[in-house]
Amino acid sequence: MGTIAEQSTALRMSTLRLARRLRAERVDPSLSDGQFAVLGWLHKHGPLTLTQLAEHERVSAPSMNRTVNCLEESGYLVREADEADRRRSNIRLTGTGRDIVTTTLKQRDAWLTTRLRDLSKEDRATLARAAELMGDLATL
Amino acid sequence: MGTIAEQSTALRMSTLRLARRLRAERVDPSLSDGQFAVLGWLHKHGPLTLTQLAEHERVSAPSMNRTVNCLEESGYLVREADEADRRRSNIRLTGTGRDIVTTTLKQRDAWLTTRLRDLSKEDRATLARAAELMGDLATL
DNA sequence: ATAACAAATTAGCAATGCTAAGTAAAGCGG
DNA sequence: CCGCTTTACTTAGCATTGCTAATTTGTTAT
Repeated sequence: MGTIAEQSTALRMSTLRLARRLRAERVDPSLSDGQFAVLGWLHKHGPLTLTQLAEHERVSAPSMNRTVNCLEESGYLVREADEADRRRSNIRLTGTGRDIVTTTLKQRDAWLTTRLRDLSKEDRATLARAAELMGDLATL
Repeated sequence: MGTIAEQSTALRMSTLRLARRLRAERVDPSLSDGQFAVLGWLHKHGPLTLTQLAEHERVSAPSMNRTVNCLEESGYLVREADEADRRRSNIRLTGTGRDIVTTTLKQRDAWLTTRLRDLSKEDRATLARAAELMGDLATL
């Protein structure tokens, strides 16, 4: 099974490769991964400021600004001036934005789902447990 | 344990999150992720052609060409004309290239290694097996 | 009132993915 | 042997997405 260091390297490389594969497999070609992540987060947590979004996605404010601009032009979200602090704007999903999130979520993992179906029950269980462990690792 | 679709979503999110985390945790600033992956693969599998490298890393030939150019300029690898087929060149690590792989491998996953050390033997085994499965998924 | 700070934005750079098109070599049917 | 197709690699140029630096505008503290 190898040393812990070897396991690390193997896990790291597999994770990065699979991540690339998943990114390549996205359904809606008009919406990048980062863009969809923003819509999904807004859908789950309601209106947020630019800085809050940037912090959660671990990108710089200018990067997030560009992403939000793009999504605003596409009509998926709007900026609303914050009454309490007029430097800020609260970014909120439009109806169209909510729609795209709910419909995309269903199709999003179609590719991966068909792969998992081809695996044995045991292998699926391994991956399911690994997903939990990896989630924990990422939060640390 | 959930449906297969739920497992897909969970695995997908964990993979992408962990990938982001791993990328953020990179030690060596002089060598990008993609560049190091190429060196590591060559170290493990010996000389390969450009097309073979591109296929394994799932990038286009021109992308891999640029990466290889960069690594060649840095002196980490060389192109050797293939005697049997002179369209090809066999790409092989130099001594410096081998050195950077072996020394970097130790530090590269330091973050992940310390996390894995905190896990139980069973959880580590799960992740090790998952790494194999994920590698296979990515190649499909 | 004014200095310091904070949020959002704009401008511009770097890395890294791609496709399209070009070159050189190999393989093949006549 | 000749010309056509395919293959391997390369070059050129574009799109995306990350960044830092600097600007604008608004808030807060002295």
